[in-house]
Amino acid sequence: MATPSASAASKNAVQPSASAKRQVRPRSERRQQLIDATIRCIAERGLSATTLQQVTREAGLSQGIANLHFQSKENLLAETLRYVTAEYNRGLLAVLEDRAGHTLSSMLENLLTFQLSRGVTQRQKMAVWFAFYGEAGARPLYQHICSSSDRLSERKVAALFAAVIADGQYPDLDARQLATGYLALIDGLWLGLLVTPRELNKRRAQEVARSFLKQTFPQHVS
Amino acid sequence: MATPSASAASKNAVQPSASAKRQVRPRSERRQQLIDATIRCIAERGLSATTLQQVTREAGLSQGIANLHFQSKENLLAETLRYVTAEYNRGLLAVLEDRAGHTLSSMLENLLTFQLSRGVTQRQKMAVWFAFYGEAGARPLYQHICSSSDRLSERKVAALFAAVIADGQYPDLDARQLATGYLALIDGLWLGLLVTPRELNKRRAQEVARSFLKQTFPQHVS
DNA sequence: CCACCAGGAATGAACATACATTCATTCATA
DNA sequence: TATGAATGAATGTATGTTCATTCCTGGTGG
Repeated sequence: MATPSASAASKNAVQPSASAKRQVRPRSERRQQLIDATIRCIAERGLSATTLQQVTREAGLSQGIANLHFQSKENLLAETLRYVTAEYNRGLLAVLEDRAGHTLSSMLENLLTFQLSRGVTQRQKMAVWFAFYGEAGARPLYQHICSSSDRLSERKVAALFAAVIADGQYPDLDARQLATGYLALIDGLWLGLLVTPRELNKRRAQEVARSFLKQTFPQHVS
Repeated sequence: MATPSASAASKNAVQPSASAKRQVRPRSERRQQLIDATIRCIAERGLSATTLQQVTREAGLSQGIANLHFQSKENLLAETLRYVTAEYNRGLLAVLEDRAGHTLSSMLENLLTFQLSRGVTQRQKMAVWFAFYGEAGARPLYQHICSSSDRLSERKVAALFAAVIADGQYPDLDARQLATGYLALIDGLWLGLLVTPRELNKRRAQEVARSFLKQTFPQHVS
């Protein structure tokens, strides 16, 4: 993926044996480093088993550094959710707002391809996403972050669908309702990829999502 | 809902002031009482904030009782997930296997109605469901319980869809793929009901799901 | 160009708290 | 009265947070 976190996450533990010299780095870099470590911890151990000790060890830093840069664990977790959410939204907007040289057909295809791309569907990201969704029912802050993101997606996808409906002169189609359904379908497929990877792989998920679009917009999806 | 837990969950805290006399009750009853309390705790505070102290207090019982009947907290949580899952599957099978006096049309309608019924979509149940789903990525046991349940649903729904496809002579429809898509859609709608209740209510979720079925099986869904 | 210094980033031991689990004791019931 | 379900105080461990200390770094004066 074209995200900074993906590359940063791949390798960051300090030198195995050497007694990693103390380094001074800019605040923003340290924050990102800790967020990346948090993502890895949540993916590997789950949200409820993620401790600051594990996060800081994973980042190759000292115990107290998380509180230094994020004040509290709660805040680090919220910022991690914000980061993952923002990263996804950035990708989604890039796909949906780049209308230059794209037909409505190809935009639908790009949307689907992005949402089931390697970067978005990697276990790490999905695990974090759903870990927070699972707690969102009881945590107003998580709920707020997640629902803001959902609203944005829905608005943007509905706008694309509205354009497709106008272009194809489909009768009786409600763009907002279709967007709700399509995005729910994608959420459900992500959940399936995470929880039942044996039963559902990325290719099959794409087929399922494409069938939905094809059935809905037969003139625009092959 | 016709579930024992629903009624048991509604009222169970011991008398507010009186020093609730010690009572001896059968093992199965105590276990259910603790599972119900666990469900309420998870819904109210989230999985990661649920402690045995809160569960036992919610149940109106003493500290050590959870370990007495479930050996460990981990086991209590797993049994709670199993219970919620089994309860849902029981309801689903009741709908899908009662073919007497039902047309395929009405069975599709019953399926949809059940999946978005009050009992299934009450916040308590959905919160528990997704709390465990969120952790499932990192916990093999949770993953196993969830995926077993998913497989069962998918098999049963695919069987119904296959019958509908045969009956309607729909061309080129793949029952298994449609079942995957429909169930993913339902999962996504549940998630929406839980996380963005402001944006998505039960009625709208039903409309969305019905549109999917109508589009897929136009002869069988009005 | 170098030596030195002040600021603050980073550390990690120490602390208080919260938690799951244990078990000696109590007491309802058969 | 004997049994074992239920209790709740006690225990040890794990965890988030604090903060005195360390030492890297960029700027200043010689």
